[in-house]
Amino acid sequence: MDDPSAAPPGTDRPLRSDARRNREALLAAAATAFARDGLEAPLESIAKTAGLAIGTLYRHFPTRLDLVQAVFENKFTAWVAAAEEAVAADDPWAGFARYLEAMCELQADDRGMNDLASMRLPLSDYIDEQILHIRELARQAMQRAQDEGMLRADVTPEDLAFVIWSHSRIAAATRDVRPDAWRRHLYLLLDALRADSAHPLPVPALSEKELRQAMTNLGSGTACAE
Amino acid sequence: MDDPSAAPPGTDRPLRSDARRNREALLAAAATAFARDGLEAPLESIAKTAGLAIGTLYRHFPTRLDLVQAVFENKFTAWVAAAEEAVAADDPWAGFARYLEAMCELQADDRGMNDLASMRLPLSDYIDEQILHIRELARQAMQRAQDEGMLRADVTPEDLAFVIWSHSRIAAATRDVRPDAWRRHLYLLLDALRADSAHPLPVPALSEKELRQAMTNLGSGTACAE
DNA sequence: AGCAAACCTGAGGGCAGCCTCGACTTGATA
DNA sequence: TATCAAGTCGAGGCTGCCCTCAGGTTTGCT
Repeated sequence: MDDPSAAPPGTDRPLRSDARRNREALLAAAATAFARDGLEAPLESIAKTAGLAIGTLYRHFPTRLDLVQAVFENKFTAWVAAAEEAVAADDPWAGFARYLEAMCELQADDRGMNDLASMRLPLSDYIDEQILHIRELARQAMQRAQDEGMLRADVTPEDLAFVIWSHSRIAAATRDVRPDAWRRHLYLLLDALRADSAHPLPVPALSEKELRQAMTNLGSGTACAE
Repeated sequence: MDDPSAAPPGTDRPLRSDARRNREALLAAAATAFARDGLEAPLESIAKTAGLAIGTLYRHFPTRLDLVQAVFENKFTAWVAAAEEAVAADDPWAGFARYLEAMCELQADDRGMNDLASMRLPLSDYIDEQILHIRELARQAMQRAQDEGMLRADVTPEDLAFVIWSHSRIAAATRDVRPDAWRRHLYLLLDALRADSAHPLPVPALSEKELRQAMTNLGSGTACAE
């Protein structure tokens, strides 16, 4: 899974053994907490869960965002993989639909992932790259499904934000009651996206810029320094 | 001797003039704050906006819920009216669709209304009645549209929660960027609800009980005594 | 004018979460 | 084994919000 040796070249000297152990404990506790409570889970309770003092958490992760970053750094691979499958699928529509379902699964299982997907946070370049990559793949998957005539022609990649946002709320509401209820909503939405059910839409899609702004607005609850 | 304003037990005696004025100021400030920031807007800032001390707010409205109740008591009439129009419409599908749009409009204009619609709060009997009334009307409107064959047969009144929930997040995200962007999502969803675009749904609708629970879960952020 | 009840005020005590900092431990290295 | 930088600890200050209450003010009434 994770390489215990320091990842970035040059910058960091190796951690002391106890420090490395503690760092792992913090990451594990944070992963659990973020998954259950979202990215705003109290840091003090994360430290306590890890059996450490709050000061230690801050030593390892000076800001909440540093911790978020470290926890989710490697969790994007599944998302990228899903997007790659979509583009590679024989059946473009099926590939696209399967991609949306996989994406929603990732978010349904992890409130933190959900938060991450629905709002723009100032994260590491590495994660930003992955997100850009995912976007490009999704764009291609949509294009293929549109060329084939299955996906309605009047939706744009920015409209995928609707899927993410609506899923985020529905998953939050139903998680404890019927963990798979969101699938019903997603399948409804898929019916809406089929070309043969298309009726004119009343307003144009969000522009890329508007989308970015919208995601930033959502994130105003969480910290965002820098 | 017998003044009609003399306090009969059970009903509250009339407010002193300054108290009535202050009460109005509080309601106005609260309406603005709830609309802009949702039901969790800080009470202290509401009092300050009204030009009053926090203690005065608490005198008039001992709990946040009392204030919420008073602010929204009469704002449900528009919602009820929209539902009634739906049932009375000549064209059942058009009536139903128009109802959803009106409902979303109400929520898009007021974050507080949005919160109220998407989570179950312990409010006054009067409001509860109105909500029940709305539900019954919505059920009828759906039934009519289904009988007519326009609304797909496999959706239930509980599925309307999906509309509310997804709208709530999308409206929140786009409010400041493109206040009408939610219309695009709603029209997509309407396409999903048309009978002629129906494909099988993977999981059954929420039961009434599950729905109630789900709305309660969402509300855990806000206070809910009793 | 004088009075009592109704009303208003805002300082203050709680609580939860954030974050810092100086005193204390501990692992690695010579 | 001695040394000390690296690491850990947690009390405590800060903020924002909640809510209360003792004391001062206003209103309506006679």
